[in-house]
Amino acid sequence: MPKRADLSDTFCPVGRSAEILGDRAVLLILRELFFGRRRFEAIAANTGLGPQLVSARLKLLEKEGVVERHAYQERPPRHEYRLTAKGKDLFDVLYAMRNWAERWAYEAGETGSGPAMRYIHRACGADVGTSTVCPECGEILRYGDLKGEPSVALKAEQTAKGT
Amino acid sequence: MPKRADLSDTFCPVGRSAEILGDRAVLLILRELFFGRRRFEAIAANTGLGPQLVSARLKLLEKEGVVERHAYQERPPRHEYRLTAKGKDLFDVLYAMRNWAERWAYEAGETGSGPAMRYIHRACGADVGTSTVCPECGEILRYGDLKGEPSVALKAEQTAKGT
DNA sequence: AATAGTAACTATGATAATCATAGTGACAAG
DNA sequence: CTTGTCACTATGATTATCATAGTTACTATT
Repeated sequence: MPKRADLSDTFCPVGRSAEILGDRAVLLILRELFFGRRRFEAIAANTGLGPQLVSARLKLLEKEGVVERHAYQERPPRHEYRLTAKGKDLFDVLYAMRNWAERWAYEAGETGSGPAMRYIHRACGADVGTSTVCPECGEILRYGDLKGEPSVALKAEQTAKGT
Repeated sequence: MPKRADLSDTFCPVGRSAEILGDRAVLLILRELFFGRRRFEAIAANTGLGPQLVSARLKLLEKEGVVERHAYQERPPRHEYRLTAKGKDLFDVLYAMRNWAERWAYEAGETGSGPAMRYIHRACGADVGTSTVCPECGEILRYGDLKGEPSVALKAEQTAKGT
C-alpha cells in the first residue's frame, strides 16, 4: 500500500480513535492486555500474530501512551507490557465490542447455552449480560469491576493456544 | 500482504468484532452512517477514502448484515446505504471511541474551550460530557438519544470536505 | 444536438504492510 | 555443552491500499 492516510490531524474524535484502534492487531493485543497477559510471547501466541507485528504494534501503543514497557528482570533482560491509565480507559471500547459480538456474532447454541464469555459484577455477584450498567445494582461497569468466565468452547480454544 | 488471518472462527467475542471493526475504513464509514450520510459520494468525500475502498467495505458491511443497500430511484439507478438494527447496535462502540478520544486525544484548547463534538441528551437537555449515562437524569444513552453539536474547528473541517 | 454535470462505481499500476519462516543474543538448567 | 526460553530482528513472497483515470447511465443546460 501507499502510506495510509493520516487521521491524527482530524478534529473528529472517532477519526482520532480510528487512527489507533482501526487495526485488528492492535485490538487483539489490547484484548490480551485486558486479560492480564503481559509478556511478549504470551501476547503473540494468543493473538496468533507474528512477532514482527506484535513488536511493531507494541511500539506504536507505547508511543501513543497506551502501553508501558516494564523490565521485570535485568539478567537476562526481560520486559512486560502494561496498560497505562490511558490504555485502561479503552475498556469501554473493548467491552462494547464484546457486547455487540455476543448479541450479533454467534449462531444460536454455538458456545453452548450461554454467552462466549460470561461476566459477573464483583460488587454484587450479578451476571451483567451484555449491559454497560449492572442490571442488578445499577452501577456503571468499569475496568476491574467484572470477573470473566469463559464458556467451555472459549476455554478450550485458549488452552489450545498455549498460554 | 498475505491473506490476513481469519478471526471469524474464534470463540472470543472481541476477536469476532475485531474481524469487522479492526479496519480504519470500516470505522470511518460507520461514522458517516451514524452522522446520517447515506450516499456513496458523500461517504467517500467525508472519509477521504478512495471509491474503491468505500465500495469494497460497503460490500463487506452489507454481507455482514450491518448495512443495507436501498434504491432510492430507478432511473438512473441510485442507491443509498443504511444501518440495519445490527449496525445501529454498534453505536456503543463508536460512542465509546468518541468518549475516549475526547478524554485523551486532544491537546488542551485544541478545539476551543469545549470538546470536539458536544452531545446533548434530547430527553432532558443536559450536556452528557463523555459519559455513557446521562449525568443529569441517569438514563442509559442509546442511538438517537443524542444531538451532536460540532465545535467550530470540527465544523470548519467538515464543510471543507464538501458534503 | 452537443456539452457539461452528477452519482456510483470499476480498472490500472506503484507502493508498502502483512505473513510465514528462520535466525539472533543473552542467559538458565540439566 | 547441549537444550530451552524469552524477546525479539531479518528475509522474501504475497496482496491490500492509494492515487488517478475511466466507465455507465442518466439529467440539465445551452
